[in-house]
Amino acid sequence: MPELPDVEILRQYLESTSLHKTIVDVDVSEPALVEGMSVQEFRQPLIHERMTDTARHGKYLLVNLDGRLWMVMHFGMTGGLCYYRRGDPEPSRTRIRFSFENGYHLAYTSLRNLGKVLLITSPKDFISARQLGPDALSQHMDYSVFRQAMGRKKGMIKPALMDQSAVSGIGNLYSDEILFQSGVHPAEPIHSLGEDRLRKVYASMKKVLRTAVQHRADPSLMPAQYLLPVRTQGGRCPRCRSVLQARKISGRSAVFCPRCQPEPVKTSMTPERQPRRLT
DNA sequence: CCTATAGCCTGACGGC
DNA sequence: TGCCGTCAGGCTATAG
Repeated sequence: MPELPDVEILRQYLESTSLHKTIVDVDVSEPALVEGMSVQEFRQPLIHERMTDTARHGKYLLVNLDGRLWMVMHFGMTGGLCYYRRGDPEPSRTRIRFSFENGYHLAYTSLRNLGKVLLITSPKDFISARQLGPDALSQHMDYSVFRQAMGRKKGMIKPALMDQSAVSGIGNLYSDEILFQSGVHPAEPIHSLGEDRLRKVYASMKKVLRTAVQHRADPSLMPAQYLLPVRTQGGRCPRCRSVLQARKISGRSAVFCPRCQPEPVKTSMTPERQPRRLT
């Protein structure tokens, strides 16, 4: 679930449920989720504080606590949030529970425990220490920044889009959707794309991510002509009805339309004939 | 330097 | 039904 659009929805959710309420308790039932500090060191600074603001960078949700303290949440493959009233049944797979003075809880849930939570004092320092590239939807990520980020990479376009140090926020599902909307095969080498198709990928990236956020990152609400709702075994291309193809590309399952996203032709070019590197 | 692979963790699913 | 392998939308450490 949690790629950029999903995390943005989680951010909005936390923002609309949990701000400005004093935290009276923090219960961690899965200590491995807390990064770089003990459970006590994580809990203690949060108690009696209030969440006052939120931000997001790529797949990271940042929560400001009154002063200079920030809590970072990462959701791994299976994380989520659930705000619920005390006494109501606890959401399944609740790993961390924030209790507010108003009698409500915010649960950080995770099936596979692949996420992380931690405390930091500077989002800026955190982002640079983690070597995260600009957020895919940020103003700063304009075409020239995108082209530069992609130009520095070698290999195929799909893993490049998913490289958080190049562009932050795109995962397996949305990389497939972006490439489908671009008509570009996921295994296409970046340096054979050329300017116009790279521009197309960039435009699709912005469009797909914005559209996904507008539709609450819910595949079933996505517009027709989107891959996400039919991205299953035996699914058919929403555009040409071809049977979708699945293949492992650099370790991840890629799904694409063999007709709308034609396989790049492998040519054995001499170095001099290769397209000039994008810079 | 780069890219590709294995591993982390838990659960769901399909085949035998 | 039960067991096993495979796979799953994350990242990281290590090997090549």
